[in-house]
Amino acid sequence: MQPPSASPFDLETRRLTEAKARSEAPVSPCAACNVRHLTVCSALEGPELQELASIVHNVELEAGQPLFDEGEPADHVFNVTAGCVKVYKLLPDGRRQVTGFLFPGDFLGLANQEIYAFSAEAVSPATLCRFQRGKLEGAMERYPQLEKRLLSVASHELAAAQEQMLLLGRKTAKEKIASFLLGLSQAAVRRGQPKSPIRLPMTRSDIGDYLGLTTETVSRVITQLKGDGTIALLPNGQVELSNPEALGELAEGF
Amino acid sequence: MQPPSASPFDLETRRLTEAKARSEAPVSPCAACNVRHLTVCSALEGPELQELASIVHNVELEAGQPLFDEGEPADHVFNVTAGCVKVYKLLPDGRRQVTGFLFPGDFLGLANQEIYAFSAEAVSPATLCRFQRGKLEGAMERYPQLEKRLLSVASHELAAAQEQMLLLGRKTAKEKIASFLLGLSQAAVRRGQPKSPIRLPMTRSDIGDYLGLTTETVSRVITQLKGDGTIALLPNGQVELSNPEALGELAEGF
DNA sequence: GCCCGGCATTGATGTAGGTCAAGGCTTAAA
DNA sequence: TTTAAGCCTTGACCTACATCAATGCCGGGC
Repeated sequence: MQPPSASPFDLETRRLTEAKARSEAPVSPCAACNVRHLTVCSALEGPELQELASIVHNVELEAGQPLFDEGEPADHVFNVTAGCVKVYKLLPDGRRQVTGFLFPGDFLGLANQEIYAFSAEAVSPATLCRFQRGKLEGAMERYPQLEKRLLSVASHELAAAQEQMLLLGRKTAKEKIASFLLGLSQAAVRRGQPKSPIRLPMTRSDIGDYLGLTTETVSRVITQLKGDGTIALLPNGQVELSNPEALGELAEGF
Repeated sequence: MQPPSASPFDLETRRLTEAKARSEAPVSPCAACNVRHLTVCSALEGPELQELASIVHNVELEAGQPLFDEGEPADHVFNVTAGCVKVYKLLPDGRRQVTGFLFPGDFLGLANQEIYAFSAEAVSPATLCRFQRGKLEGAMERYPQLEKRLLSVASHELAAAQEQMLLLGRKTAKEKIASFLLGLSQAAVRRGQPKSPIRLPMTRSDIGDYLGLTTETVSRVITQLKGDGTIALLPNGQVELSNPEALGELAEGF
């Protein structure tokens, strides 16, 4: 329940350290949470928040570390508080579809089935708040505004999922990449970061698996957009959206 | 709030007639609803159900008739009670992604934004229950089990959306068609219908727009599966799943 | 029963993006 | 500073599916 969404990525290490320090302190962590305003937790205040804090556990993941796998008993739900987590499904032969990248403030584990319908793994070093599903459900029982908030989150995710289906089914590679970059930029803005440059903590292969493309195609299209002057690649995997208007038109398929 | 999910399609006309008759009767329609056990409405009983009935309106659509368009104010939510409705998004140049086909019992309009994020249109003659969003929200306020039920519906839809992303992003044309046919069959079973033969009330073009394929490819793959002996085409747009096991293996990508 | 319009099928051909195969960077450890 | 391990990029080639173009079929109106 700790770290900030804050500024670019060079601060990541410092933030993780701060997170650790804070999680060892006995004070109610949720009240001090830097991303609470972005999360479902913002539905609660004061003593209710205190109660929420009493059932939360902190989880820290290194880059590449799995959080859970599809098919496991879905005992917990999570809130990302720092870093980036990817969520994906696999076919038996290894083909992979990344269904989302999660950033600080994002809720993870919505799916009131007994088992997880997807796998989750850290893309960059990440921290999350973990709740036992049953305890959270108990809290929802007592605080309907929490349930309402969760329904709102689910609705938005559903709308995003439909947008992604449009992308996967009907957009060209170039349109997909443009949509992806703009989407990351908009998500960054929601977290209070600048809309450009954005960070790409995930690999080309992750991006490809998110957009229904191969690594090579992702790479080629990025090179092409760079050639266009639409984007520029900066060190540390940052991308400057030099011409967001052009990117927008591309994304919408004009 | 009327007609049944019932048997194949030759009964459609009769059912629509029954629906009309019933909607003119003054008795609480919800209590008599044949698909209530499939819907969010099943969360309510007795007087609560009566209250629900007092805010519901019946909508009848002919095949091809639009229910609402993306971007319109989202004033209502719906429950499909008979027939088939498709939900889709468009790109400016007309490319279309069908994000779902809805059957009796399915809820439509989840998306607590002010405007619809997608369009909806009848595929076959259809009837729906219409609720004013505000009134339903009021009912949710009073009956938390209704909200809980809606959250459950949203969670399941989210899981289905992720499955569809896997399909769109990573499956071959043959795998897509196999998954689609099996999915329709499973949906029919949920409605108490036989798992085979299934009805395809939608056109090849609708199917293509749902699976990220063209009409021609859909047609070719269906011809191929027919040649395989995996399926058989019956009159009236019915499809017999002659070899569901083979279809299942195809769908999972083995 | 015949005609018509929309859908479905089938064939020929084109192409976006996949596959295979080298290199080239970048980061990090030694 | 060198080395190594992953990524990323680039090029040559290939293929699944799209596109373009007839033709066939079926159900509804007359």
